[in-house]
Amino acid sequence: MSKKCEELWEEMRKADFRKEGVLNEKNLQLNQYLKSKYSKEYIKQIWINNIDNNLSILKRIKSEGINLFRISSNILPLFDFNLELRGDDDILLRLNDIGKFVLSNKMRVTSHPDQFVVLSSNNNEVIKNSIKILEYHAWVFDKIGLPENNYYCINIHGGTKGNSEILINSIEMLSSNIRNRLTLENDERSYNVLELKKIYDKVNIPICLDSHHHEFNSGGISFEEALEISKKTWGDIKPITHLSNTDPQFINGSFFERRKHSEYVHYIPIIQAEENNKGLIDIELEFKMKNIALYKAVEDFNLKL
DNA sequence: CCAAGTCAAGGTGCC
DNA sequence: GGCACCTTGACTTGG
Repeated sequence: MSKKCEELWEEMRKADFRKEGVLNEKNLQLNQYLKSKYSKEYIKQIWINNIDNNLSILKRIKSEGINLFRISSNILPLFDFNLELRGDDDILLRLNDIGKFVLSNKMRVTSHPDQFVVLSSNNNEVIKNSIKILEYHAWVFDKIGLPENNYYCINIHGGTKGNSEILINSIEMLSSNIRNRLTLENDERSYNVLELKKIYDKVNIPICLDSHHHEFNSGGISFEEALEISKKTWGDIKPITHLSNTDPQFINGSFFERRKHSEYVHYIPIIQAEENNKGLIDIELEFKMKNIALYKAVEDFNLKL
């Protein structure tokens, strides 16, 4: 590892690193909330802390030459239960500060709502809740001031296997501030790129190609073919691809072991690196060492940011 | 104080 | 049928 990575890693290990607000997002728990353990003011302070924290991370990575950032889904915990805070100027102005910074610095912000978003569920209540979670993400993007397009995407998975029809119906019900930002990512089990392409043909949702997932669920096509197909679904917007690796110690391991993300980048499909370096696609890294993994990949693979 | 357990939420498939 | 996994963990509880 290079000196720069060593230094950053050392910095991350320092106890006072957390206090600098770099990785200091706070969470709230529903059962604690229901037991009235949190005052309104406390929740507001958590929201403010998290917004400021996301902005400080944005400023930091910008100074390090990184322009792409996945904003935390946890930025406003217990969003559903705090309607009145959504009109609070202290919250709204801070969200807008993020937008001003992102847009003036030409950064790209995305989000990845968690696994509970299943628009293709057999259970209608699950779909309703999924839409609620998406509305929350879109609300945050709206208040930040991000335009309604896939450059600032809200990325989810297809959900329940074989339920493309339900997925399409749910997507058609979405409000435009969600739908115009939505992307669908191929996964290891339920929806591969070919299946997502069929959904794209119906409802025009771009495909976010994950090279690691494609290894598990390729539908019989090569990564190069999958990349060609997914790129064409993005129109004028620069496509986003995901990169993660199996940890080398688990190369011959069980499915679960192989699926786990490694700490650092060990390999990148050649075409993915080439197209990234030509500025044709973006790569979002999903590695345990996060931005440190990125700096190391820049050195190891001559990756351009 | 530290380690382990828990957390609102779904779906999957290995074991 | 239980469990881990997905996720840029954080907090609470038990010892």
